[in-house]
Amino acid sequence: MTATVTPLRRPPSAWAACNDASLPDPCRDCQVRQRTMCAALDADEQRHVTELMTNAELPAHATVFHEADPADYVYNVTDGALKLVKMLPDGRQQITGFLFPGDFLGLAYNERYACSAETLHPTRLCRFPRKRLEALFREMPKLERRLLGLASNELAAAQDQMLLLGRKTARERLASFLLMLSAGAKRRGLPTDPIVVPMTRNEIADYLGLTLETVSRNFSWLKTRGFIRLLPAGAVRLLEPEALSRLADGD
Amino acid sequence: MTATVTPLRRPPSAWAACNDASLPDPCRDCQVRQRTMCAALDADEQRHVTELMTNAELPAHATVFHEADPADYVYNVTDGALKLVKMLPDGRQQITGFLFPGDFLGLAYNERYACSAETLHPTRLCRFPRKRLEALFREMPKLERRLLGLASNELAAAQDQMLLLGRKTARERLASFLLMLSAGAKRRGLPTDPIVVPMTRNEIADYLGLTLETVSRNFSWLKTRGFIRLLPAGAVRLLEPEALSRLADGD
DNA sequence: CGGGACTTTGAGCAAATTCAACCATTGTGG
DNA sequence: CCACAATGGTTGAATTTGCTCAAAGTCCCG
Repeated sequence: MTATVTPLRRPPSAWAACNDASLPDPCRDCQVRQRTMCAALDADEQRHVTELMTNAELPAHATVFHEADPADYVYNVTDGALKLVKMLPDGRQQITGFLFPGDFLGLAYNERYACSAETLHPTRLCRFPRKRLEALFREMPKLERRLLGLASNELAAAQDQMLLLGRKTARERLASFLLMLSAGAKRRGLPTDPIVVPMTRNEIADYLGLTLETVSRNFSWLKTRGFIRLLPAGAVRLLEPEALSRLADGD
Repeated sequence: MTATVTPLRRPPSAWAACNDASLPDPCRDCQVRQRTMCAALDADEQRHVTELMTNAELPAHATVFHEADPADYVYNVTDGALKLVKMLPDGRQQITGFLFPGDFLGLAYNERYACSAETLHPTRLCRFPRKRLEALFREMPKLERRLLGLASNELAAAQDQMLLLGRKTARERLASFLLMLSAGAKRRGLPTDPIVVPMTRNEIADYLGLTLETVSRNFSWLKTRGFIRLLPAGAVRLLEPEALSRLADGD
């Protein structure tokens, strides 16, 4: 147990600034630009936004921010996956959303974040100081327009989730979830059939308002009825998307 | 059964225009202005917004719009109460929100409304054509800023509701609901202790993801333990708000 | 004052949870 | 390289919470 003397006065931040002209523009070949708030920007506007941006790759199971922290930053996900988590004092938790490349992080706040954000995998993020980004809205109303549109979609998705949590059976919830992942993959231009399910049974349960055992049992049920096939590495083949869709709405 | 010949070519719309200079300005003594999107506007800007506004008083149990209708209008509630409803094909329904004077209606869309909106009581609404309102954003970015702020709050509230629906017990849900109503009344400058509960047990159930019997049983439980007292006309006295609050988070 | 809508309460039931055991995969250190 | 611990997943049995079905009871409102 030898104590290591660290020569650094401050621990190095994971977040690297992007306004160094000597470095290549990190937004230059951004793969997800068209699906982020940046899609609204022309080259010149993009430069202004990039100037106040920092980015980082966080390891798996890292916390980006905690529920009730001051909402000082907003983020774009460029690679990896995240979960948004709300906790009750006794430890029960609800995952309010999963985020993937191209998704925006930090719409639900009120001076303080409404939930925590944790990485599922190593994840790359672009970070923007919220106040300074909001200041840019004056010059770039398109940016604000875009965020309002994103918020609208989020709100519609939140209402779908309320219907799922309040009124669907366990089986309907899982079927809905698999279709939701498939639709998300489609939006992101990824294969929609053998979908990748990058979260544990426990995380799926915390998202669907169930226990991990109930989720597992229903995976088995879907499997034995021939609706899905479980492949290695958490991939799932949707054998009967039509039937699954009917199942999802309890029809 | 005598057929009545109606002399009208078109049925009279409930919605009255507000751009008639001969009429008194309907926004002149709006009681809820400070809590709506209009709070951001100066007198001159308000006039422009009022020009494209129509308003109406709808009777109880009227539908303002249906889920999946084209989202052509947005609304301000000036008086009364509404519910937002999502339905499953077999008739199960989830209420995703209740709206009261000062609330904005129509944030969650995606070309089409994400849910239906129905009045609980006779309700007065201001209606704005969405496209024309959005066109005004160019001249009045403050308006858009305000809506983004409202959407943020809605999103945070939606996440609270997901935690409630996914992870709270029936008792915790009802306690949370009563405190939510109390907090809403406070925001609106209304009495927070004998709160008015203007919805039926069935509507509360559809909001909390329960059955009406379970809601009723838990009202009784709270009553016999001395947490609340049920008064005439749907009023509820919160005798132990502190204890109720602890109950709401299962602590 | 009568009728319909809403509410309360009870009894039995079912879906999902809890508790528990076991299996599979992966990564680590001896 | 293999044993083994750790993590995650599956399955079973017992339990519980909330649901369904049913019967009264209450409150408005005309």
